[in-house]
Amino acid sequence: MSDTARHPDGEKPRHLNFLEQIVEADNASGKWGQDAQGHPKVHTRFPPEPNGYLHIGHAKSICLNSGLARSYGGAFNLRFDDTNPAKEEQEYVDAIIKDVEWLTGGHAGYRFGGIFWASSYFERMYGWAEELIQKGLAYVCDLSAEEVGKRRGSIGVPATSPFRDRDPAESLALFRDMRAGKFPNGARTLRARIDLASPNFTMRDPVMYRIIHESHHHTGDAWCLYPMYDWAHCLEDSLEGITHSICTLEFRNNRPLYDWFIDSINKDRGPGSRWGERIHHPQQIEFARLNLTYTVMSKRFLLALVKEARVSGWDDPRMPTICGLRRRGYTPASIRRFCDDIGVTTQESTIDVGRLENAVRDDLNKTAPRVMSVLRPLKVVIENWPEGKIDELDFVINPEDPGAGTRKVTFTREIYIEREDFMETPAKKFFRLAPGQEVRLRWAYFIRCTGVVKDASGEIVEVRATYDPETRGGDAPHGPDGQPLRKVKGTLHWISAQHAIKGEVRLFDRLFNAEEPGKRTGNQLDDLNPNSLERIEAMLDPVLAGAAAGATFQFERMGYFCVDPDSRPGAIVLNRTVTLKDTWAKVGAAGT
RNA sequence: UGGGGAUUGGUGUAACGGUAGCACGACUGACUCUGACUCAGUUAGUCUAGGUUCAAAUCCUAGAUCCCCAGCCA
Repeated sequence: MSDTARHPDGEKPRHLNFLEQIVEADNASGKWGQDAQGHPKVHTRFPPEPNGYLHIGHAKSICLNSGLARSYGGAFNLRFDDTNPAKEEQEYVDAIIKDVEWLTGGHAGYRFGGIFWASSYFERMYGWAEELIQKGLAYVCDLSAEEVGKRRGSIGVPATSPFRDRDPAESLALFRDMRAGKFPNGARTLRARIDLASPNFTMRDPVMYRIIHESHHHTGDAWCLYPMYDWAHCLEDSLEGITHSICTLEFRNNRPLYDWFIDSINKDRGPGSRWGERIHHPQQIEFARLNLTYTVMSKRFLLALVKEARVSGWDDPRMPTICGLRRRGYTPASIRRFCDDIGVTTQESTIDVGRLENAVRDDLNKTAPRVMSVLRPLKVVIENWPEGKIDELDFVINPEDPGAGTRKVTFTREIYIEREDFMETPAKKFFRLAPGQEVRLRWAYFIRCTGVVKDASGEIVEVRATYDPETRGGDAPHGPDGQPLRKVKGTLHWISAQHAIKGEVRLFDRLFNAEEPGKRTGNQLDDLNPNSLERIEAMLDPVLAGAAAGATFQFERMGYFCVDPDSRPGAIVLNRTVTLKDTWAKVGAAGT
């Protein structure tokens, strides 16, 4: 028997996680029967409520559920759990569809069951509710929300309702009146008749239906009676033939209720029963939701950030939303890989956000074309380079991908280098440019610094240097033995001053300063990083001029950047997805 | 105070009574026309206390810590 599985995107074998173990055991025992092709049935779903945008935590669930379908030849449904018209909007529906399709790669690799709505099952659910009333397992309760709260009981003290022994016929009539719109919001509820004394509060006669006179984004004004999560969810799963209903840990206490509802419908059902055949009973399984350091994942908090304009929108590249990550330059494959790497268990944990960043670095390193752009320019004048002379040099587009080939870059007398690549009095181990020191300009020439020009305030405004014509292409001259005659430690990126184009670059830092936002003061806003966005004007490689929104590049030595949709002809905007790893930054920080 | 869960290196995750392994990070070093990538090495762990057993992360007992539950939210 196999004890490994494949990464969704490829190669490395890996241990089975607890969900995969369950699926394999079920497949071995034939628990769920077979699909049309004769394979053991595996059917999962992702059931968001359309009351907000999807974030990286949802990505874990999407990858998990679609990944299981992919691994075991099963199917995967996207289903909107739209049971509360007061909170849900079409805008969210549209955004969620887009994000799920983007993340899963257009449903590649598994059978996409389709897009479903809980609200399209309302009639079926209603019928089952009447059945439960007639079986004596549900009753209409006239208590107000406030009264129910008061009568909920407490630990060791049972709840009470004067209506739980109401005659089923009366309940049924009342329930039909509720549906007919004869009562205002909150006047009555339908409650399951389970156990008012249960130590598990979710079993203390939970509400199944409440009255909400409000238009629904999907069903319009067809209903004023809306099902609660517990009643609705198990039925949605059942109707769709879901086998493994995977949800987060906080629903553990709800599992007995999930099972109770299905079992109650199945009570007295079977061949020849007046109620009909038994309905499908999926298995709910809980897993630990994703937590990330320096990140807040709650929908209402993210909504507040948007509403209070602390970010530019749901897709602000600093947001942990899927659309934010997309705009930031994250690829679907990198997010999938991340979700696969962190695993899935029933123990709560917090993942270092650095792992997400590593995932996108890994992916982009293999695919992103390289470009030389200078974020914070410092002019260098090559004193022995003739005025007006132009040289065209070969530039390797992606060393990780030989197939990407080369292109030309233009070298002239005046170039820009990164300000941080020059030190007048170099620190220890600083092997970039400094007076008297020689460096390589990538793919171009060796240059040696001959001096600096300062303005009245003493600020360095220009660096003077000479180049060595023998080093054209960036190679040191070789001796007769084939060995380079000299070596330079530093290689700098650069751009011809005359050819560079100016553009806006947006540099992002973490949205929060604290590893666990809100831990200190109880208010997550207190840990909001006021400097999470920096906009600068940079000197960019001219090839960027024609780049489309969403295109991703590596700025050599500086990081990965992605063209923002705010770009206009002649006014390009780039987002820094993530920096490259920077050992020197660490050395420098340690040295100060 | 009732019920339901969870505790393995810094972090995350394997082990399913039989050698505590892997990944990430950190640290060394090699390589390098990106201080990137890549490669090699080092680092460090079973919540505690008892018990069962030839043998315990795993089984038993007691305790500790953390999380969830008293919405007409999901």
